[in-house]
Amino acid sequence: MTTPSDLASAIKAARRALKLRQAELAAAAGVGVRFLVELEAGKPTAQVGKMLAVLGALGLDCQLVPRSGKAPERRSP
Amino acid sequence: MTTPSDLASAIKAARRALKLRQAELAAAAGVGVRFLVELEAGKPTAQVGKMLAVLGALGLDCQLVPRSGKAPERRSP
DNA sequence: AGTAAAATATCCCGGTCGGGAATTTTGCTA
DNA sequence: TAGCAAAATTCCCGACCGGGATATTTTACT
Repeated sequence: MTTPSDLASAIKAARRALKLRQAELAAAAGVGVRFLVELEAGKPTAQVGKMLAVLGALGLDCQLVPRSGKAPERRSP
Repeated sequence: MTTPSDLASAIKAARRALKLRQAELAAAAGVGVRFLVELEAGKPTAQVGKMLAVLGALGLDCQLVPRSGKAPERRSP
């Protein structure tokens, strides 16, 4: 879960696993359908709070773990 | 990691553990200092992409895990 | 193949982000 | 304890993004 696209795929997969439609999940999470569409499309400018609300509605929780190759990514390596 | 505030504390703690200043982390992540300040303050409207960039600069990765009490949170239970 | 439902893109306004300077807070030392 | 230096937070303004409702395209099922 490193990029917005990764997050997007994971969310979409989780929603499908629960057999929820976008409108249903959006309503359950208290966000608009458009937001969910863009979130699942990997838009990097989605708001964190609403993203977490969606995860909550999916029954998911977010954990921070050290990276595999654990060297912090610098801006211009 | 359920609310923006949780995320905020975790990020702040991680930054301190690495003995990085806000300006340094912001530069490494390619975001503005003000963004980092607000992110660490738990602002729910921060953008996901930049938040992930910060995590990357901290050497952290985000994992989605089923919730403890795993029933999906509905909007108005 | 046809139709109905679902997913995606568009319109406009309010809100957020970025950069630099000033102000407050933190923490360290004499 | 007092005092200073570094760090963190706040402020202002221009440009771009998020949100609801509608229109259009894509998907799925009979």
